Amino acid sequence: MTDDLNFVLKARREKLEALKTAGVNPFAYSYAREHTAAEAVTLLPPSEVHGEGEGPHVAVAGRIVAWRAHGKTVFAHLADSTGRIQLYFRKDQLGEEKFNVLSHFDLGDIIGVSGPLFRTRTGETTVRAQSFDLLAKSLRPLPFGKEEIVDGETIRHSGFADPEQRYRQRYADLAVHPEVRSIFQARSKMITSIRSFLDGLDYLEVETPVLQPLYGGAAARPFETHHNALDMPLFLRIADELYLKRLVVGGFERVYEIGHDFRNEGIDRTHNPEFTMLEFYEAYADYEVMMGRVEKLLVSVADALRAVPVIGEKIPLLEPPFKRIEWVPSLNSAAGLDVMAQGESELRDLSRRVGVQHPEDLSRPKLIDEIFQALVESTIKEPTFVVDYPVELSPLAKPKRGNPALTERFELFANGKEMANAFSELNDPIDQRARLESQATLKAAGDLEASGVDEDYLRAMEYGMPPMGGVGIGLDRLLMYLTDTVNIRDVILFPTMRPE
RNA sequence: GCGCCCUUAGCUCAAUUGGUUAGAGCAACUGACUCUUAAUCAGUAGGUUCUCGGUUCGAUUCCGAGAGGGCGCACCA
Repeated sequence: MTDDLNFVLKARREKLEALKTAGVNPFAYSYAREHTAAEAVTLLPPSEVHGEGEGPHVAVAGRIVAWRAHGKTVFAHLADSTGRIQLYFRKDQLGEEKFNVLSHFDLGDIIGVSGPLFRTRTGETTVRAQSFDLLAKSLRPLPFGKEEIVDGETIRHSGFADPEQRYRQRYADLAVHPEVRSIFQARSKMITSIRSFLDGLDYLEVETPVLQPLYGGAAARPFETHHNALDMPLFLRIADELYLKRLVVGGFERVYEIGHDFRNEGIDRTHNPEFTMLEFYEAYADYEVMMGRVEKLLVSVADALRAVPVIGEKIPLLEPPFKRIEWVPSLNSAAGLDVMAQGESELRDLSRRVGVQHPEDLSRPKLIDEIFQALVESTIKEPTFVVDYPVELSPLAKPKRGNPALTERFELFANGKEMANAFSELNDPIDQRARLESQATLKAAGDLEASGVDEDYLRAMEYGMPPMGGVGIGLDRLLMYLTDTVNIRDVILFPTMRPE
């Protein structure tokens, strides 16, 4: 759509001028709304039948979403955040002057209406308009589809279907699609229930830097920016981890942060360059304790979302305890051989058999991980903890007690997707320095996802870092799982797009 | 990043093998209509067919390049 005024936009500007000429302010300052649409609908007693008197007086406000003019009467529907209610305007009740103002109203205008409720012949609760105010004139037509209800199912005709325009103009998408609003109401409920769960365990919510002089805590390419006054590069964080663990050193024994991480990577239906991450760390807990926390957290989130209209029906029933499988035995049993004992060439043969692309380009740890993804992860449907990862796949986790080839790490999978990643966190500064230095070597050799040595973080750890469990959960993906959504853009209000 | 597909009126979609003036529904505009609900009826108007270039007597259609988007694969959460 261009910004040039086409005939549709011109017609609305002309109505705007006509309203001003008639003494109507097309953009009001406020409205004394007394009822939401949903409240108003419940106020008319069911005993009130068509033709018998009138119910209580209401004052509602919202957007005009349907308009049916019949000469000297008009039926319309008004929608607000709670639902819709029908309006009825009569020329003989409003007078000619006020009734004529209605001819300058359009779908999309925001109005306030007051009058008594009554029931129409077809049984619908309706406001008999005694007075009405224009609150905001709509100068650009919203892409409303017409709706009809057949056998209880809403069928929408000629709606707003172009996915590109729906993402770019989310305001219009939300305005015409109540079910899209439901997704984001569910998102808000999810965040609230997470806070309430962790606060209830005496966790402290904190905010750590988004702009960081060094990035770390994950393997990813960062966004880089520059601070003018300091004349230095800064990176947008790829994870919260290292700052949260500094806080545990400082004596905050249970901390969490909900915030955006930024990764300079491709965009597809499960990746947005900025995404919402929950991380929480608990001193004196190990990964066993954290598994219990994750279980209870997810159950409480799912319960909270079940109360959201429409969306609630989709929420899967989560029944703890979740299944637990060990990484190495589950892989060996799926492959039918001892995978960790295989040589390079046997591993590459196995990779090809299970469908891994370009196994020749992959390092040994990466190969094994790919085989695991193909044979085990992708088959997991019910929420399942995979525990005890090989140390070569888990540079940030403490070695497993009694088996230093493994680490105390778990990931939670459901529907073949990773939902959470957690460790007994490494708190040995000497071991940590060695691991960071090997990362720095990889970075110097050109690995774009490797991080550098964070001396300040090591200093913090040297003061003494209590043992702790830590968990990271990607909240966009959690919401996708809970609401059965396949595209991450459908759970992010304003997903990253190229400029129009 | 690679492959396949899409882009036509404000919205949803048509248009035969490359052929006259690119059609329809909704929305808009004019008129009729005092219980309608995809309101109905009559009429009117609305187009740089994503952009640029090429082939052709003639391009929405065929070819090339570009832009934006969707899906799949790879990487990542």
